[in-house]
Amino acid sequence: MRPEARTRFAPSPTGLLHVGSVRTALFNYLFAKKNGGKFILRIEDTDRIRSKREFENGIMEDLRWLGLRWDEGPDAGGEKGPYRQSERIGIYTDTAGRLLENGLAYRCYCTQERLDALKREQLKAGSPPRYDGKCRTLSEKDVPAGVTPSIRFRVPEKRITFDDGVHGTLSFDSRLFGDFVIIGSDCIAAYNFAVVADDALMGITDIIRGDDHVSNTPRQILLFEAMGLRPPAFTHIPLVLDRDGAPLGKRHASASIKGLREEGFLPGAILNAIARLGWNPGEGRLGLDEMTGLFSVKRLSKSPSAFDMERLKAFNKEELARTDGAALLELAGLPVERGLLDAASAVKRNAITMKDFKTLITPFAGDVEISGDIRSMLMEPYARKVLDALRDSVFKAGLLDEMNYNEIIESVKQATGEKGKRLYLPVRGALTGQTEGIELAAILKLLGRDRVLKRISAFLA
RNA sequence: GGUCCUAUCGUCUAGAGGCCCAGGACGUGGCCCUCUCAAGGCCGAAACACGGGUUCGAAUCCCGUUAGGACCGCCA
Repeated sequence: MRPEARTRFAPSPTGLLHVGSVRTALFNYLFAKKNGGKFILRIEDTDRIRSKREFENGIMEDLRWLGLRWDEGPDAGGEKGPYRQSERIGIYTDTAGRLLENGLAYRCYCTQERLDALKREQLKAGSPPRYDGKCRTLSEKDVPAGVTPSIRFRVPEKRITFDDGVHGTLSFDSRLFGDFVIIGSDCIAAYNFAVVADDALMGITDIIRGDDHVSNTPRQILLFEAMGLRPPAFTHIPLVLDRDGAPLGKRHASASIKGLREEGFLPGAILNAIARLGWNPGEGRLGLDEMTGLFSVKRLSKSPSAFDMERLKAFNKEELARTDGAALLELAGLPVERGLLDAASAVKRNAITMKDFKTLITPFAGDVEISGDIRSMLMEPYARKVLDALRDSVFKAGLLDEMNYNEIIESVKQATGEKGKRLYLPVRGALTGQTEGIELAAILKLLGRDRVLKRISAFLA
């Protein structure tokens, strides 16, 4: 029987979570859920200088906000913890120690200077830069005193072939890379080593990660083999690019989840936009559970894709339209009241982001503030005439509803002789303080007779 | 420099040798509707990187070229 699927998302807390990493997280999450397995969050904070706890918290907050819940992680706990690499240093040392005992790794006393010089020469000679194995056969008596060694993995010469979930069979020659460091002279585990030790010990069965790790994979497979373990299944997904075709990095603030949230994008929309980068689950908005049902590595694309803001906007518009008024009011931090509920439902179709929604609902949520531009427009004689006529008309009308909106506007038209923008804009401006928004008939109705009269009067007084 | 990956409309993609003079979605242009912004309706422009093979037949398979990218660290 196939063991329970275990996938992991392993960000380093050195910046904000961006759409590229979220896609990786999403696919790992979907794969785990699809196969009834566990999704694990592991924090790769071995880089003490760049790693910050606030970034770690931010990443978890973003993940939770998006609805990507992990089964095991730094806060959630789990049997295979700890889930922060900084708390697993002993594990790496032990693992490396075992490799050392078996002769699968050795201590290297080479200085940084020698290594740098070696690399320079090799590059100059046009050969691939790699360690020459100087300390491979160092005998006890040749060990220099007072030097803290690094530990290098003794790379066996062989061809490494593995089956990648999206790329198919991939093959590498281990002679292309020299004996690489697994524990630095600062006693900190190197990336490739820590990852393998963790994936092995955490029982990760399937690794889904970016294409940029393809060339790390043969090294990692060698490490798994050295530990006497069967490597997990690897799936490398193409990188996400920005509009200019450059890989999406941490510098792109606009592509950070935090940034998108602040811009007023909803989790469902972001998830849908991201899911379609290299995956085609068909048209239409999908929930996480639906995505889970549809997910298949076989449907993943081989070529890189670009994150498209316009697409996100389209999804967000759809998301807003399908979210009910009460939920939107809550999101906007507004009281869920009857009057506002109707306004929320009326207004949401006109909004792309929550920012828009907040702007559009403002006229119904409290007193309007009239900006200078609109104020001066309202001071024009024609505008005052229109407002004056509107006040009379509304005053005479009973309740305001869509049936008598036409009559009211018609009578204002008659009384003033104005039409088009000169007729409608003063009305919209005085009632909402805005020059665009939902249709006027709805505005009159939602505002109600009293508020309409009050707002007009404020200008005529 | 070496190894490896990738290549269909502006973008995301459908396409597993004939169903494709390439389909959909977002965006975009025009028209209708209209007080505005949207929404909605209708119509349109828009792509198989290039060159060679293989085949009766190629977007699809093979090779090369070009272009982009990743990796080659005591960074992750």
